[in-house]
Amino acid sequence: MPDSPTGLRPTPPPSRYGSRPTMKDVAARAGVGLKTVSRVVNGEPGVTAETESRVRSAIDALGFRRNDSARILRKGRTASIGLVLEDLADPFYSPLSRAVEDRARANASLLFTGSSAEVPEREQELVLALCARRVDGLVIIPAGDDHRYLEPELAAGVAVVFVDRPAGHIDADTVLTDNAGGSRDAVAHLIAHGHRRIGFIGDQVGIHTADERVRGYRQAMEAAGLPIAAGWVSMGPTTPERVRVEMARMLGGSEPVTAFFMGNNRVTVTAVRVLADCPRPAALIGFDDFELADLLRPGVTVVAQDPIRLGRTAADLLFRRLDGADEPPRRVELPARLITRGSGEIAPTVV
Amino acid sequence: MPDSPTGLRPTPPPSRYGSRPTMKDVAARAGVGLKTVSRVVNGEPGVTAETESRVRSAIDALGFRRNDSARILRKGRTASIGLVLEDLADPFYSPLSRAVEDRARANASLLFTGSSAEVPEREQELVLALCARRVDGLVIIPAGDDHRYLEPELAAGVAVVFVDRPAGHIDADTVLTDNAGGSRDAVAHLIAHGHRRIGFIGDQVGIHTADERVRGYRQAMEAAGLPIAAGWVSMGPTTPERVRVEMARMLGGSEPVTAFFMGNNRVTVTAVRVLADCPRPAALIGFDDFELADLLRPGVTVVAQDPIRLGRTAADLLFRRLDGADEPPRRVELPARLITRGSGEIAPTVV
DNA sequence: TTGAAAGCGTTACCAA
DNA sequence: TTGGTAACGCTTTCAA
Repeated sequence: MPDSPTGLRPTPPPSRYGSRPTMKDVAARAGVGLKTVSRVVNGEPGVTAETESRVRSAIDALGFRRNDSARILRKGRTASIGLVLEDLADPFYSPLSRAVEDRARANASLLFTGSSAEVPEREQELVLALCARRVDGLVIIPAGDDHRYLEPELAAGVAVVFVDRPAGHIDADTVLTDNAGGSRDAVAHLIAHGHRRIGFIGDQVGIHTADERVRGYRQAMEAAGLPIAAGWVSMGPTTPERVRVEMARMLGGSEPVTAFFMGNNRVTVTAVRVLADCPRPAALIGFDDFELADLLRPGVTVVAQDPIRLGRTAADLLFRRLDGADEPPRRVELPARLITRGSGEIAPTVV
Repeated sequence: MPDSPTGLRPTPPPSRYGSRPTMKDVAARAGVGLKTVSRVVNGEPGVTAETESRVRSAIDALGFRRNDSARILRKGRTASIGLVLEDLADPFYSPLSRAVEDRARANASLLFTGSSAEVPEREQELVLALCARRVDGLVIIPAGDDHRYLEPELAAGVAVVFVDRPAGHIDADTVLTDNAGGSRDAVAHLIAHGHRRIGFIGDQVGIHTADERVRGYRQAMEAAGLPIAAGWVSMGPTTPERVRVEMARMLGGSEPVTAFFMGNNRVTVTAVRVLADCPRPAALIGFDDFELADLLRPGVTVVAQDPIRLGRTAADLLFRRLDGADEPPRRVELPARLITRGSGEIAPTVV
């Protein structure tokens, strides 16, 4: 087409969004009724083979794809679920995501994922956006500690499962790791290897997993009748800098620790670096397994969670609800497992 | 409520899916028109403060949430994009996913994710399911090599960007790493350190990245005027068993290799294990960085891709198209970077 | 400032 | 075996 008559906008920008063909278009082209097309598209019975093939040709010729927004609007169920976690890129959560995804797939559902970055407002924003999309269910690794905003969704029948940390002020299915138990096992293991002065470095107070892990540490020390000196427990941001400072402090002084129990794998990795440069060997156990822990020298003993099982269990609970299970909310606690590799079996150095 | 009069089903199972309130319900409760509710919900101007507060009270009382399926059906755009990759849990892809997610967020879009497990049929199934959901765009790490099935979507204006591997039989934006270049650099680095007999173990022939990486290996050897013996290149499944066998073979015989260049990080990790038990030290460089590579002794020299940048670039191309950019498809190639850590700087052992 | 009515593309229901 | 017609819950358009 030549220049426009007005001479103003030479050519109107070509409409990028070529409108898609609808069932109506297919019906017109195939010379059948709209409902017949719907039947073919959805594999419903009651269509002659001949009619069906006419419809299929029209579908292919036009490149028709059913518009699921309209379908969802009509049917109610969206066949999609949402997963909100702290960080998609965190190696601990990615197997969990994958497990949830596998279950979603098995249940013919699509999966929305989103990272809250530990910011409660972002969690809520994401969750509500997913609710507006009318996801059938939600798997949430909570960043916030008040989930009352979900009450309308629960009332409307949206299935919600919390993972890794409990929900706040709301009664819903929850899948947790036995953090305290795992920590008890780890610390008891160090004690069994002769350690009496054991340091703990964990995440910020207030984070559920962090709190539970110190709790397990204290329980194990107490059960063994061991005192805990003031400086042996350190909670705070898990930056390498802080961890280095705290380790140096605990390794110095008149009552140096001979072993460390670390509250998460970020801290553990920093600890490995510190101990590599440390003249006096100290034992080390970390909470959470990490890749290549067995390749290091010594191998790093850890208390491992099972992120795949965590995700699978959560998704199973979710789909059980979606299948109509009408039981009170459950709280499932999965065990953590001690994996010995060497670093946790180092005997205390006599001072 | 007491037993039902019939005595049959004591209480009908409570309808799990309490129908949600709609704008109509809110309007009725607030005593205003439907459109006024819509205005308030969407922050449109032209509503008295007093009317607005009446509407807001009704919204809160009813727990109303806008139904985005209906909204999408009317508006056309879904404000969501899809990401289809090989495996959500693969540590290489999770930072890429996160980068795409960040960009989606910045563009007020939600993200669907799905794993193809390298199965072309599954890729197509996932992609088409996402298209039925009318995602605005797709980021695809292809499993298959024929993407003509996407023609109707491209025609309809769906933005599609391929990452990590090229699309098949279709012209679309693509973001790749310079695999051949990175491999050339790695092998040249080994040659510069005195190696003449260098083995390569890579993934299956036919996988684009695998092919490109052997190509780079051959180019570097050729550029240095070095012959490549028949047994020095091995392509196939990257199972630990095969890698062990092939390494043993290359390290034995009359012309043993003195260095290895590994085609991906799975192979590299196996190689680290093998070399740890190997009396004669061999140099090692791996394609793809991996966590803790610097903590091993020696640290593992690698050619690193930048998965975050890969994801970010792809998402940026995507949203640029969605913002109306009307340019021919681009092919962006990002550099790979050699990171020296020790294992690649070991001198050849004289035989 | 407000609201009534039409329509988005599908499925449900019923009639032919 | 087929195909109207009325929803689904919202946004758009236009009139009050």
